Amino acid sequence: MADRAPSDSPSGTLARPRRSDATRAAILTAARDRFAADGYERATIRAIARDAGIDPSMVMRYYGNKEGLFVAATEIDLRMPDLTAVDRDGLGERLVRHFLDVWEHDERLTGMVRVAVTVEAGAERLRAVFRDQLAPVIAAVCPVPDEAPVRAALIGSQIIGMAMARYVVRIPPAAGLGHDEVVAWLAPTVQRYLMAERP
Amino acid sequence: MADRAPSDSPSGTLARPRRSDATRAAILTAARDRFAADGYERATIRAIARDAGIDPSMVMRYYGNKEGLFVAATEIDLRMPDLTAVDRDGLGERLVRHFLDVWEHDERLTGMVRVAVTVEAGAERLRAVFRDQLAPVIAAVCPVPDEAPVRAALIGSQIIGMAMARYVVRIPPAAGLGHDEVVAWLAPTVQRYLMAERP
DNA sequence: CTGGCATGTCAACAGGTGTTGGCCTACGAT
DNA sequence: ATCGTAGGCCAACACCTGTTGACATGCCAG
Repeated sequence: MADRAPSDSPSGTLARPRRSDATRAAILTAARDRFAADGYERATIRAIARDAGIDPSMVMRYYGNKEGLFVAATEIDLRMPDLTAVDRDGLGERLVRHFLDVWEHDERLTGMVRVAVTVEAGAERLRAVFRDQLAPVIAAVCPVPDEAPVRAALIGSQIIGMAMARYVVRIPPAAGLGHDEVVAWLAPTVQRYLMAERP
Repeated sequence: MADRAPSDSPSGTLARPRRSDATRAAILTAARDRFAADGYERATIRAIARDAGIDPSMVMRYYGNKEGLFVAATEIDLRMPDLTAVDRDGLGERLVRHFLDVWEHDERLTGMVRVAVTVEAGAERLRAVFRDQLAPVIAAVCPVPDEAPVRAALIGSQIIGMAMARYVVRIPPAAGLGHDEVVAWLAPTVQRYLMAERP
């Protein structure tokens, strides 16, 4: 029972900075790296603490338990662009290029996939990203907004599948493709999932 | 140093049946279930042994160590059909329907994906399936056989992505689709990855 | 200056892990 | 009938896990 009140944003809206913010940030950074690299089980609290240069018990103090740390460390922001300003025929390409870009600049995504497969809290995270970040953007440009969840799921399935092939499992032919090749192959798929009338 | 010689096929080519074949089979069955349900780390040898109704040390005796057990328990057979006998325009549908069927009748596939994401031996397994089972069948019907690995990787990315969405992460809109709907959406994609000329 | 509290360390707990070696049992070839 | 050996169980090892509580320290408000 120490400081349970301000457990949300590290440097949040109006909360004045705490003396421990640097430590909290170090923990989160280390946790992100470990979760992404090793998955949930193998990313031990001790290893994370060691990376952050502090004692394991600090992790417990600030994040309650391992799952709390995981939740705090893996807030995902897909940084979805505004698609309503994009040429209708270029949506597929725009989306694929965006995902390639995001994926290679934020190792959290690979970590999220790794964890989503293993532990329920991770799966829920991934479902939430689909529901709250991907689907709404799709709905904004989708001919029939009601179909947005299904279309988002289809698009997501192709994106996650390619991410698995390239970044997680590293299947050679997929990992070896250049950005433009991936875009050339996947863009028409995404475009169809987005715009084609329901088959 | 007990019986290291016949460590291969449980009831192999010409090896006479061993008295322990039933036990070995029980271990493998239990291991498959646990690996598929829990992933590599959470599937403990003790739990597998309990399911199989034997002592944990038997697992070690017969399969050396946990990774050996994993390798033995997760031999994947995609049961790929002969595509050369299929109508050229129906290849996409044939493939998607086949994968849906295989996936829902063999929980090992979900297990393999779960493990491939976590431990290197699992990833290698998945790569081998792509290389040895998927790519050759693709090569047999692909206009330019040299492109088979890339095309197989593309097809596999969409298949694995949909499997992730439906069976692993269980994203509601994807998991709720009927077989025919999945086929209707994915078949054109696979058909294009298979047949369309390189973009 | 001083007391309170956040920050941080240390050491330990209780439980679970993969793995090992010793021992008993009973089958099957001789 | 006998004896080697494969099959099986038991108990333990050494280690690692998440988690906890007691104790030191130093900042900052009063």
